[in-house]
Amino acid sequence: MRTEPVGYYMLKLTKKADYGLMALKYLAEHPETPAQSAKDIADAYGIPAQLLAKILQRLTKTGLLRSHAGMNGGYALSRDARKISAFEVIHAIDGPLFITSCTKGAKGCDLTPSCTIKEPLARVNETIIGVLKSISIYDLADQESGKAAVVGTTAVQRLVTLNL
Amino acid sequence: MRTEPVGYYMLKLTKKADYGLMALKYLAEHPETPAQSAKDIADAYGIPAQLLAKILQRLTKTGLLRSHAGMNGGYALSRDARKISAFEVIHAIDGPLFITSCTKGAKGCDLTPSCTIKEPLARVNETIIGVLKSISIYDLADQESGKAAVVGTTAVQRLVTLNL
DNA sequence: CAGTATACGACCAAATGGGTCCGGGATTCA
DNA sequence: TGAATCCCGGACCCATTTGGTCGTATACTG
Ligand code: FES
Ligand code: FES
Repeated sequence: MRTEPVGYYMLKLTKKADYGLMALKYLAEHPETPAQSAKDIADAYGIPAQLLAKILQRLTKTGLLRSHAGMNGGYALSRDARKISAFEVIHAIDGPLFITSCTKGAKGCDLTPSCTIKEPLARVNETIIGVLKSISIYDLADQESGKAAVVGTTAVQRLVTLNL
Repeated sequence: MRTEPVGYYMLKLTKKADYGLMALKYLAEHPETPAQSAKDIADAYGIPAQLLAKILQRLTKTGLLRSHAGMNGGYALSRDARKISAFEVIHAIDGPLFITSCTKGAKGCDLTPSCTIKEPLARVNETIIGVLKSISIYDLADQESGKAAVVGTTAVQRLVTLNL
């Protein structure tokens, strides 16, 4: 649990979701081109092409992307980058998220009745989802040189003020 | 990834952290007794005793609990339940949390330089941590019959209004 | 038809997580 | 002094989840 490699874990989104966000951001930053192939995007970031391909396929199936086979084909955002939230991306790739190990939706865990912690934590979960929903791909893409504070009226800005 | 078992995952805290929170809540609800043994708490919730033991040991090492060996020994909160945040508990058990798969603290992942997503997500992470910090063990414990709305000025209350 | 790209399922290896076992040390009480 | 409790902590195990590969089928372009 703490074998002293480094130490991070917890609340982390999967690498796949990370890759997905990176790809969407990339697409948002290249609106001029009609489509970008999976390989192009993968090469741009140095991530495994085949893996990214499957991720993009999933994003296509959920309607966030539109794909086009054949030469000069590839993927393109299905709508404005401002209208795609980080939540949608993560949800599409990693599935519905819930902060407690056991969900209440279906079967839950065996000791669900005795666990009284779950309920209040659900509220935390809602908050997190709300934050993720308030961030759009556009927000991730536009800050040019990493100067995050300049953004203006985007959700990222809202986040800072919200941060207690 | 979506083999259609049910679907939850993501952003979930580990069961160990869940157990830890449950135990702390339990202790907060029994202030009269000087100490509760690991086994007692484990039995109360039906969770594996040996596992909970190790969790409590860790919480002790980080200073959230005080332990006492020997007969009628056990664990007790080291300070007021109001002064112990959910964040501290989770952090103690699961280690430092970071939303991206790769931390920036130590080595990070190999493609850290090319990944531009990480930075904005770090802000989301800060927000989440803030929320977790604003919740105390006391908040988890006191709402008697699950009527969360009654709480008053606690952090849980704040959360609801905060939730956008 | 040749070439490029997506679609998708099977498969695999490593990491993580939940959980157990067991041999110590304290501490209390008879 | 010892027996009964109880904490401490490392070694280990197993199931699941991840990250990642491969191969093949399909679709589109020219
Ligand atoms: S809900 Fe399963 S342990 Fe809390
Ligand atoms: S930081 Fe490693 S992939 Fe984004």
